[in-house]
Amino acid sequence: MKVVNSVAVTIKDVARIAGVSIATVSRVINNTKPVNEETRQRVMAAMEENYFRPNAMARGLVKKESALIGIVIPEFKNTVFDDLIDGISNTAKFYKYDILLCLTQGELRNEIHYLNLLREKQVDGIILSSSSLKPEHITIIERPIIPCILVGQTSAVPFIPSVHVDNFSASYEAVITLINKGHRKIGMIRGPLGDNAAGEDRLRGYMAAIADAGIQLQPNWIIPGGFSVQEGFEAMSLMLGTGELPTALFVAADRTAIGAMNCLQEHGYRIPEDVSIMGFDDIDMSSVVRPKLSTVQYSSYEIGVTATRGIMKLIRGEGTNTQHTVVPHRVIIRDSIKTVEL
Amino acid sequence: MKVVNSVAVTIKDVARIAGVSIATVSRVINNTKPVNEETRQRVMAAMEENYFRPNAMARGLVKKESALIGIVIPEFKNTVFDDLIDGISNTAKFYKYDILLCLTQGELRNEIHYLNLLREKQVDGIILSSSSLKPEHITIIERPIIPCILVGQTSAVPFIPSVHVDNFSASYEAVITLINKGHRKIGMIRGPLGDNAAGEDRLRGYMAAIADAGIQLQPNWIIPGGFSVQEGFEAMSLMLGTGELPTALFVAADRTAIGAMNCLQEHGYRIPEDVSIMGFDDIDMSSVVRPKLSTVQYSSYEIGVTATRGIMKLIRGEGTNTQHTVVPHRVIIRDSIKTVEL
DNA sequence: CTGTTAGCGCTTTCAG
DNA sequence: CTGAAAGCGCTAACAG
Repeated sequence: MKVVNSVAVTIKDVARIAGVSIATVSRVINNTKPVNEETRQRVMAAMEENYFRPNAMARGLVKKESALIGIVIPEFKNTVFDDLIDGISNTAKFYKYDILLCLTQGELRNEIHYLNLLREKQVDGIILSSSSLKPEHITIIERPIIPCILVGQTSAVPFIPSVHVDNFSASYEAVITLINKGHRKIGMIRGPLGDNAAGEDRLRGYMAAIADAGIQLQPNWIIPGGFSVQEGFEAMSLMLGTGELPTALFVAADRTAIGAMNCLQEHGYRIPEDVSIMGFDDIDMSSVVRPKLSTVQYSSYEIGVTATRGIMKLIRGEGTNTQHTVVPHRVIIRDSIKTVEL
Repeated sequence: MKVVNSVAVTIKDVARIAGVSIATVSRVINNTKPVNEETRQRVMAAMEENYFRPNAMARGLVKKESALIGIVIPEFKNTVFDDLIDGISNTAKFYKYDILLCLTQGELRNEIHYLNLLREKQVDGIILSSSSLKPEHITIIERPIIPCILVGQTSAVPFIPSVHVDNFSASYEAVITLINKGHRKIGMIRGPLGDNAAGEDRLRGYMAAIADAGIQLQPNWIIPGGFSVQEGFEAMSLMLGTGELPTALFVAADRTAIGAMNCLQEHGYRIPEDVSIMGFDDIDMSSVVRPKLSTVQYSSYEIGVTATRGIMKLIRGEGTNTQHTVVPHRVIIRDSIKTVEL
């Protein structure tokens, strides 16, 4: 006994076919109350034979939960996000949650658009990657409040925890590494202004290390960059036009660093003989390019996992007391750095 | 006059506040029937002041549509998927659709799991990237039928259209290019068995080109590879252990090609002087590595856009008569290929 | 152990 | 132009 094929079979159909009430069907679906074994079998059979699948919207409507978490990220070109999503996806799957993906190109307008949309779709939680939290974000998230975790940088909002690498310390250590290798002329290609992590924290780490080593800061050795290979290339071109080159360069993102390396090489400079390069992120490409790029390593995958676990706690009202979770990092020395004789 | 902040405001609240019926509120939300301008203003005000957002689950339940499309892909490590998603995301946004993302690691079990889940979530359509369509997939998709488009390879199922590059012809042309450059000893690192596109079609293209050029096929020059840099490295190591090397190598995926290049270089071989390399995909990395990789270029972004448009047509019952859409490709010669004197 | 019933928030006839 | 009411598919009391 089957049902027509053109329209989805509902709990009602199953009930009729199995000769029970819809409540009973609901009980066997959710295992929520004891059901006579023989009845259960009959219901199960009816469900399988008719390819019954519960309607998540109907269920969600009454249970007031969607088993959906929203992810708001700028893009994928930066492979850091690939790992992040991967971590989120795997963890979410474990909790039987699904992912609603929103790509914003880093534009506030899009972020707001998607945040509103996620609200409408009734997601149970949101993992947000934004270059900086603005009042516009908060307004949407707080009424009524929806569990939200910021990834990639520190959040200053009380009810929005964050998961990120310690951008300041990591950058500090990266530059100190360069200093310990004998470098004194150290430039930086920093991230875009307005990006708290790559633009601000990493720059501050660089400046602190320079200062602590008693080195005079050279403002014209700090060049703005972005996140792409192309922007790295351009930033480097810019620096090449301004006179004396530093002996080492700290670049706020690996892709940018690789672009800078390409630019240097095309202009006949050798790495690391003429210029040493230190990146940040340890993306796949970094150990593939030649020379292999030295960089700051951390796990975006782990950020994804941690953020997702945090969201689950928030959803279950277990409230993360750990407002900010910092994932470990380490400086990796590969072939792009040489030691300078002092 | 506002409503408590701890729970979402509903159409009912808005109606009460604006002093109208919920039907009227619904009408102004959806612009579905004329409403007195003054009334409309009052309703709009009530909605804005109370941050009203329609509940998509409730709406979806009655309208029997979710404004959601599901994407099922293996992973992101292959940056081809980044562009794909990007294309899908942008196009979906245009149609006011959202994306439910499912990562399968290429495992059939996961694909089935997610396909079922997407069904439950009532997605209006599915964009699927699977190494090959199996009966298990079909069963889920066909009862009742849900709009689905396969990306990356040809579909043999009547009600599942596909969008992809012509893997056979593109590979054929790539190898012919090598032949035209004077190469006669041409090996291949192919994709994994069971992958129709990279594993089968691209291999057939290679073999056809070899055959058409009257070259004797050397089975031991065809090595299995995967999609990762690592697998390319290993495949190349394998080939290095088997005696004479071909003068040119066609590799079914750029990442694999890059791994192979690294392996060759580490063993002291020069590219392209000792071995010429031709890849497939034209990922970002390909023009970043040195030597720049020659490859087959096509737009995954365009595949995403086309597939999404197709899904929208399917959803609207406009039925795509174009069962298979092929996106253009072209062979790009960069620095990894040298011309052999005949 | 099982059935009846009241909604979840919204759209959509059907009257008025 | 507007309101009342039915119902989308499902869960969760509440009786029995």
